[in-house]
Amino acid sequence: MNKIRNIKGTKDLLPDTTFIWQELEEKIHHFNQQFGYKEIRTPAFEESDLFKRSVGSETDIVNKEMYSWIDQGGNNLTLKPELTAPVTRAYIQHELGKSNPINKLYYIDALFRRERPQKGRQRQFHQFGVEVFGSKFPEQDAEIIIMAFTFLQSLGLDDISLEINTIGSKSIRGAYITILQDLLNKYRQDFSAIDKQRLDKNPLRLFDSKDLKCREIVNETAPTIYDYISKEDRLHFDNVCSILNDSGIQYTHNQKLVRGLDYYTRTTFEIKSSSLGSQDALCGGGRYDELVEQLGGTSTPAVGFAAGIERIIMTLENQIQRSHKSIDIFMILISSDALSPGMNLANNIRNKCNLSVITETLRRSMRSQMREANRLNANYSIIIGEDEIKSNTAIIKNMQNGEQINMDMDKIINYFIKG
RNA sequence: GUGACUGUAGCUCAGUUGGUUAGAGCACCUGUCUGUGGCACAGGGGGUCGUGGGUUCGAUGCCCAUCAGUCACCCCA
Repeated sequence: MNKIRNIKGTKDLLPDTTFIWQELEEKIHHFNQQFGYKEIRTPAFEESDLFKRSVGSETDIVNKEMYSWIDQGGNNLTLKPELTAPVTRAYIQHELGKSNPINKLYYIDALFRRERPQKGRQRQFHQFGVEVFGSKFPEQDAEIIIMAFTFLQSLGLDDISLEINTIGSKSIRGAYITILQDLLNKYRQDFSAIDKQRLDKNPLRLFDSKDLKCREIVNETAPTIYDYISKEDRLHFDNVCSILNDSGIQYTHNQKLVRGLDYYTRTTFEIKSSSLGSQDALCGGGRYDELVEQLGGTSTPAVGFAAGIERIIMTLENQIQRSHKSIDIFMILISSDALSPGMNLANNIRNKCNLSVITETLRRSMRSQMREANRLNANYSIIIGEDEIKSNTAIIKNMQNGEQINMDMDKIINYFIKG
């Protein structure tokens, strides 16, 4: 019989790495609470239409990467490939805007995209992010950009860089794309097959083509979107920049920064790490002022970002030292008569002293149990064998200095309370 | 979806110009130590050399296919 394996592009997090996740998740909760953001959790799957209408039916995510299926009731469902759309859906559905003019939300969640796995890319992966509904003002853009950047900095990541851009409103972007296509069509024969596809489907991507010649043509002949956006858009962007300037955070205005999802308007940004390889974006986000209305809510400005947890952990990996977590007490039980008294004692210590206690369940030799206590880095071991049962005592051994004392059972709790 | 590279013990990897019982280090188990860890020493378990086919007297090694992994493209966190 062949063994069943995990699905391609998914990962088991084994006990020797989960502590990293736990620590990072705690930091994310703490950090967001410091900014007054509240956690939101949405279901693992949604109606497929939600993503078609928000992310964009022409995007790769929707076209070829979604895990979709028809369920037994005939509904077309999809495992969420991103989180802005579900959170926006929840915001609209529960009328969060009615009870509060501004909603500052954050999440930590698993996402699913059927892509070919590679470094920094999986089919199930995790993101944390924030979404803010209600403020159209540049200080809100700046707040979340500062949040994203300072959080990553606080983790000790040094090789990170922040790029920001503005892409105007959706209608302006549409007009700009048409201009771009008309202009660049003249050079079509000079483009590679991939870039020809881009020209038709997503000409903004031509700005960061891997093909040097293509990049050269585009850079020399094409105007950037900054030349086309409205006065208001430009003012908004300038205000975001000036707040960032005052905050002291280093950034670059990358006029070619493009985001792949349809719903973005005005501000977009990305944080990259140079230590990641080809998939170097740790965090991406921007403003999406038109999405709420587009999904059937009353027009509400919004802005948010998402950061890849696996990618963050990867960049962290060099500096993580496998902290050998210690336990407080290992309970060595030698005779079968010792099992019940030992387990009861262990429970008492857990409850009354708030210590971690592991009890032997393998009936190993004393020597093996001692080794186990040592391997687990126990501060103390408590030994109960036949002699101790007879005299209603236990041996308490300090594993650091090897000293041990014989103690009456009913005094042990007190001993550990005093600590 | 396309391309390149890689698959030998739980992990990291040697190895055979095709030759009979396939190795090391770490980890694990036991003993030296009859109820006491770390150190040391001695021993032990664990592999149909990814899977299937072909060539050959003989394949872990060569050929083909297949699966899996890794990295890159596309795209994205």
